[in-house]
Parts: sequence; C-alpha cells; structure tokens
Amino acid sequence: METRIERIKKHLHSSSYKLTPQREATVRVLLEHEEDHLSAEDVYLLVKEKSPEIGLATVYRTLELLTELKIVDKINFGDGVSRYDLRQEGAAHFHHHLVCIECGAVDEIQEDLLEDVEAVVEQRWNFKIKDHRLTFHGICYRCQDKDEE
Amino acid sequence: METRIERIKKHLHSSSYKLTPQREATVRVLLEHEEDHLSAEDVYLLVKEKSPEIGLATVYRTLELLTELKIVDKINFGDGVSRYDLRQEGAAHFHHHLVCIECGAVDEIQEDLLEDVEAVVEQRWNFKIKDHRLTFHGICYRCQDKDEE
DNA sequence: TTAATAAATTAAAATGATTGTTATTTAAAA
DNA sequence: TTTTAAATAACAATCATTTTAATTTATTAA
Ligand SMILES: [Zn+2]
Ligand SMILES: [Zn+2]
Ligand SMILES: [Zn+2]
Ligand SMILES: [Zn+2]
Repeated sequence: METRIERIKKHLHSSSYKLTPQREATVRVLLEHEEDHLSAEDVYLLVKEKSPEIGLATVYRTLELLTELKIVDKINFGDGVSRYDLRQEGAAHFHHHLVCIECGAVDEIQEDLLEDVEAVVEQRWNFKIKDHRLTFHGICYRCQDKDEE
Repeated sequence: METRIERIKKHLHSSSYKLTPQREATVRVLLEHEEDHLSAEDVYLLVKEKSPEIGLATVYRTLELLTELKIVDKINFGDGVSRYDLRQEGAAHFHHHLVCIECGAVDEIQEDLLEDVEAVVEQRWNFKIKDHRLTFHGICYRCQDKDEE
C-alpha cells in the first residue's frame, strides 16, 4: 500500500504535480476499494469520512488528473455516471468487465484476451491501437444459479 | 428505406407500440445518418428540420424505446453524451468502434472478431453473454498519414 | 356516432452529474 | 521575508437527461 502510494507520488512528481493531502486521501480511497467501480460521488463520500473538509470539485479534478496520467481509467457502464478504476501496475492494457443485467454486479477480467483481435484490427484497419474498452453484458454465475432454483 | 421503415413499424406493433409521426421522423433521421453516431440532441436538431414541432423529450423517449426494442444501440464514447447507433438488420452482435484520439473520427468494424474471446469468457467465467461493447482508442489511418508528412 | 379511456406528445420545470469561478490557502522560489 | 504559482473550498453555472402536468391524438365501448 505505502509503496504504491510512493510510486504514484513519484509518477505525479515526474509530471511536476504534487501529491497534496487531498490527492493522497483520494488515492488511498481508490486503493482501499480496488475491487469496486466508484463514481466521483462515491469517492467523495469515502474521502469525506477521513477528510471532511474536502470539496467535491477537488475530487473531480484529482480523478481527472489521475486519468490523464493513466493512473486510473475512466469508464462508463451506461448508467449516467463515470466510474474510476485503478490501473493495475505494469498492466499493458485496461482490463475488461462483465456487467450482469440481472443484479448489476460488475466483475473483472484481468487477462488480456484481445491480443489476436488487436493484431487483426491493426493490420486490416490500419489503426494504431493505444487503448481499449471491452464490456460484456449478460448473466453472471450467481444469477444463473439463482435462476435454476 | 421504405421497407426498413415497414419492418420497424411491424417490430413496434408486435410489442404494441405505434409508429407515430414523431417516431417515424426520428427513425428516418437515424436511417439517413446510419454512418454517424448521433447524440439525442443531434437527432433532435435533424428531426426539427422537417418536423419543427417535435419536442426534445419525445426524441429522448423514442430513442429509449428503440433501444429497448434493440432497434438501436446506445453507446458512450466518454464525452458526456450518449450516442445512438442503428443496429444492422439481422446482425447477431453490436458492431465495434475505432475512436481516433487525434481527430475524433469514429469508424466501425462490422465483423464480429470476438467469437473466440466470447467462447472463452462464457466457459472460464461462467458468464452468459447477451451483448458487448468493444471500442479501440488509437490513431486512425488518416492521422497516421498526416503524421508522416 | 359519441362518450370514455388510454397512449403519446409538448413545454416547462426539475434533477443530477460535471465544470467553471472567485476568493483564499498553501507551498515553492527569489 | 516577499513574491509567485499551484491547489483548494465554496459556490454558482452548465449541460444532458428525466419528470411533470396539461393537452392532443388515437382507440374502445356504449
Ligand atoms: Zn448477476
Ligand atoms: Zn474494473
Ligand atoms: Zn484520426
Ligand atoms: Zn457504430
């Protein structure tokens, strides 16, 4: 945890940004909820528990900055809000998501899976891929079990 | 064109909805701009040219209805607006997108490409896939040519 | 055909997420 | 220490989308 914060601090410094207390509090919340897919409001409420003086706009600005630096990925599952996902350290690509249309759960796929597809796209469409977003909508294993009862 | 409208009309009827003049005007705009990825506002302005009395809320409701019936797909490229894409008739899956981070162009990939990946996901994650969203972000062929100059 | 009912629409207001503004604070540089 | 720049809080403003209430249109029943 602390070492990851240290690395993020260096990452900010190398782009001449500072890890202010507000930014650190925000990053800590993201680290403590790595499994989740928090909205800006979610992050704000969690940060507020420990640092009640922080403003929502600051959370937004911090998340924007972290997105710019590719420390987090911004993603949208079709409900009206953007969600923020810490990028795995050293991960070449953004991970994929499984969104259950019954219970709303969002599970993650860390494996790449797209290598072959991306090779085809780069060749056939002459498109230089920098990033991707892949989300599957369907029924999660939990809801399949429920349905069988 | 007319036959596609007819089929959409039947599709609505089979779910006991009517193809009102406002809905027809909206569908026509979508058909006339199949290549594009129009926002609700975009659709509204285009519909207004021929049917100035239509309201923005009606366009939103119509697009919502068409999305429910899977006549269009709602998609989000990360700017703050939802965009609406006519589904290819008979297409099993939603097509993929190439978003250029330099010029903003959005190109389409109609080929499936994901068959193998989806088989793996269904098996390994025990997830019943109903739909997907796949978007690549990168440099389009046009901008690559520009960069070489 | 006419009265009653339901569906769809308009226009306006409300909502909710996000962004911009301004004064203030904090940290770095001179 | 004084000066300057960066960051923040509090609030206002904006933008996309949804809701509401009144009206219109189409459908059904008498
Ligand atoms: Zn589920
Ligand atoms: Zn995730
Ligand atoms: Zn381009
Ligand atoms: Zn498309």
